[in-house]
Amino acid sequence: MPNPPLGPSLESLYPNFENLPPGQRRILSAALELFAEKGYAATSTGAIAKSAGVAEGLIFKHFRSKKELLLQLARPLLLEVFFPLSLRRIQAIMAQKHPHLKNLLEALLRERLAFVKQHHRLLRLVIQEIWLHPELLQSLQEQFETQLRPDIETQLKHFQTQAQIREMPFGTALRLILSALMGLIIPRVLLFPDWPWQEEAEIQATLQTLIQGLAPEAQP
Amino acid sequence: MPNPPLGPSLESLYPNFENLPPGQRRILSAALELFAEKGYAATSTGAIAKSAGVAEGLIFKHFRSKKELLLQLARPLLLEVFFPLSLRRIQAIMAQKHPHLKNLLEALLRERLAFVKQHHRLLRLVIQEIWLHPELLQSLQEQFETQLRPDIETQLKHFQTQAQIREMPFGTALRLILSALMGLIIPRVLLFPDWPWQEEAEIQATLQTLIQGLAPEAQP
Amino acid sequence: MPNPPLGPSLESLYPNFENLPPGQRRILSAALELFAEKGYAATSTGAIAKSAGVAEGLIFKHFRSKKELLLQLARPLLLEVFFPLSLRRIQAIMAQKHPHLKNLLEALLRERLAFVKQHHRLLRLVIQEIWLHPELLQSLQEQFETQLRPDIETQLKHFQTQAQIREMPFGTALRLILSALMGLIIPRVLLFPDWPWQEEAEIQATLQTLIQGLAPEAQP
Amino acid sequence: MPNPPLGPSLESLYPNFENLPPGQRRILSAALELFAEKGYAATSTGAIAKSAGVAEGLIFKHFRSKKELLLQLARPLLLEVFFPLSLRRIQAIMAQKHPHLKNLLEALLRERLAFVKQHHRLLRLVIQEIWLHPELLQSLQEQFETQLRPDIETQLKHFQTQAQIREMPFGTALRLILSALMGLIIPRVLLFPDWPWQEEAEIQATLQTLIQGLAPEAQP
DNA sequence: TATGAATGAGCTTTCATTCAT
DNA sequence: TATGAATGAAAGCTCATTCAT
Repeated sequence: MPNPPLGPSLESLYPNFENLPPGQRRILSAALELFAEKGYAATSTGAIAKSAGVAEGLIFKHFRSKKELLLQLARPLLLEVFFPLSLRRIQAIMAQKHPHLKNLLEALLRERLAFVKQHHRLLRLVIQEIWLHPELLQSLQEQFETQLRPDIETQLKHFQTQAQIREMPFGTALRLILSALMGLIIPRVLLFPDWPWQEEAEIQATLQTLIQGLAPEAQP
Repeated sequence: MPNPPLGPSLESLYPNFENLPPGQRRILSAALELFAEKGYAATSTGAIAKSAGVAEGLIFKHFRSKKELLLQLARPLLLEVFFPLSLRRIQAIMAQKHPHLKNLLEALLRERLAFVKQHHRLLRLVIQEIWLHPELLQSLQEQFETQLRPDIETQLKHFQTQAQIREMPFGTALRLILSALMGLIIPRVLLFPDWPWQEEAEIQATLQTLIQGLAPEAQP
Repeated sequence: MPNPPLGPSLESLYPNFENLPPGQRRILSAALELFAEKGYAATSTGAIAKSAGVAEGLIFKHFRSKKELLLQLARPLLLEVFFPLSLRRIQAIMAQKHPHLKNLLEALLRERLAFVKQHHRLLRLVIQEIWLHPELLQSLQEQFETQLRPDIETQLKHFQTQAQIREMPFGTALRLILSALMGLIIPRVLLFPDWPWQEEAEIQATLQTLIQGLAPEAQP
Repeated sequence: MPNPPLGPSLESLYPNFENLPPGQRRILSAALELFAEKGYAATSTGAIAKSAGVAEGLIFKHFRSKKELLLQLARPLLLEVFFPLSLRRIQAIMAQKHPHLKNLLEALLRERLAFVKQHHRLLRLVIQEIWLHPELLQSLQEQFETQLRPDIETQLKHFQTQAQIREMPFGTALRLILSALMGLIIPRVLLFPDWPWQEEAEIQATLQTLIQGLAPEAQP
């Protein structure tokens, strides 16, 4: 029983989701499911209404258009959750003094893995659509530059002065770290969630590889 | 002058592309362009026909349906090129005796980077659509298991006996290597092709990180 | 003034026709008119919508496909009306004790003639399409075998014992009777409705010919 | 073994069918088959070409349009065969002196039955399309009035003077005779060709019924 | 005689959206 | 809040027909 089930999403994203009219709630849930499964463009409002068990017209009473429905699903994830909310957790990690680089990376990896597991449907949806709406990609990037980059840069420089990371440009180090983390998260949660993953072992292997890899070259 | 232009694609993928009727050629090119830019579902056959400068009906004379057109674009990449064709080059790499793991990984990385640069439009298309057509993902996986895995496994075991890779399951090692390679290729070619990349430096940093990371733990 | 006008149809066939949404009613009427006039395959949904004064899309909201529209027109005639409904009238005829074969045949002929006059458009449609959709022909035949044949057989045997019908297989007698009846109804209503028919005289001639024809051979 | 197979058609209708170019022959055969099976409007030229094994363009080299192809199939049946040709056989029957009405009717019935068996596909086609092209119906009627009616009328009057047919309008007598003949031919050949017909018995029953039925009323 | 690429109009169907109730 | 009839544009696709070879 290696894989605990991946959790739901909307209830924890919309602060007042429980208070919404039932029709609206069912529409949001159905749309999330269908968008994530078949893509935005290939999902018709008729299919959403049928799957939600409501009349098609109701969708347009609550959301002015189909696109608006998509954005109301994606926006909380991108703007409010991806950053201000989950940021709180990441910033908490970043604010701590970590005795060793491994402590920082492990905290980061576990936090992101948990986050992605919880919101995997929404993430599938966002990842699918982000290719087609470059402005989303750019806003994501801007948010990152202003909100997260400074803290991360501080931390990395700290570990560089401690000789836990060898001399390299900040962007390169960041790319190497993100590759390693994403290289675990994406196949684990989004591509092959049904494999019998030895999750703890993969986490440890990933961390050790990253730490050894970033370390200064061994002096012979 | 950091970024040489990314090359074309179809001419080199379809062995007899030049011999196809001109209408079919233009349809394939236009569809590739539009699918990659706006996604399969959001691209109408009318738009393809207009962009190709042919009558819409001609699309359905050559390809029985819009879906069939997508598959005829993706299949060569996935089945004939991803593996049997580019495999020739990878297998050549694998067949060699590499004095050090770094030689193998460097050859691999450079080969894949060149390949992706050449076929970047098709790859965008395939990556976008693979989420929505799980049969593509599965066929990709099967091809890999039967065609590539054995050779790679042999090579990795060889370097494990040489103590260049520490003790770990094959799947884990593979995942770590692919993460690092993809972590360079994907942002470089598909996400941010217009950045001023220091490509050579990134290649070297990636390789060194990977080699150090996979090496056995240093004995204190 | 030999020919009274032939009556309408749908209102009396669909029990709740009046309660259907107006759009659906108008589509059914227009489709019946056009299918009967030009044939199913040669009638476009665009023409139906235009003639009904509704948007073309509405056809597919109410009937899932053009074929479904045809079947919803033909089915009530074939299954509910041809048999269970008009059957009530035929079974009433069959249930009576008729002093002479002529009384039975005359009642049958007048009933069927009236029925066909009322539903002549639908019948044209069904006769046209029945050649092309053999499942309709078969379902008609099955209904007949189970619902009508037994009663008819009883009646005919009764008149055979009374020496009003000579010795012959049941199927043969039935065929001869139906030929004679249809030989009046079809040209009168469907082929040449505009001729100056002497209807009453034709009815009497048909009946007498049939009765004489079925009688036992005169003994010299 | 009640049902001998129903024979082919085109070879015996087109005097020079064997001399036509092979492409044209195969197109005619395939079109006859498909038109008879699915109807004219529901059969595409693409389907005809495929079934004939020729290029679609060839159809339009030999026949200027799809409609022209239909007419070239139907016209020989209607104009050259229905009348000048099979008429020769009917006129031969009519020209003879028949000792008894039964001899005339039997000759007629057997001749028509054989004719319909041979050309059943073409007849299905003509019957299907005649509803939709009223000019065909009318031309058929005109041909009948001018070419056949006089001879038939002469014969019937002859048998009326001989007291084998009772006093009735010519049109009525004709209708009764045709009903009886068609009431055997249509179900036997066109509707239920696969039933286990006792053909000879049905022919005799039909003839006797008709003769008795047309005879003057028995004097009590 | 025969091919098959190419056309453009028209087909059935789907879609997001509106509106009276 | 919720329904469902109705809309009109556009979708994917089929069709008969033309034309260069």
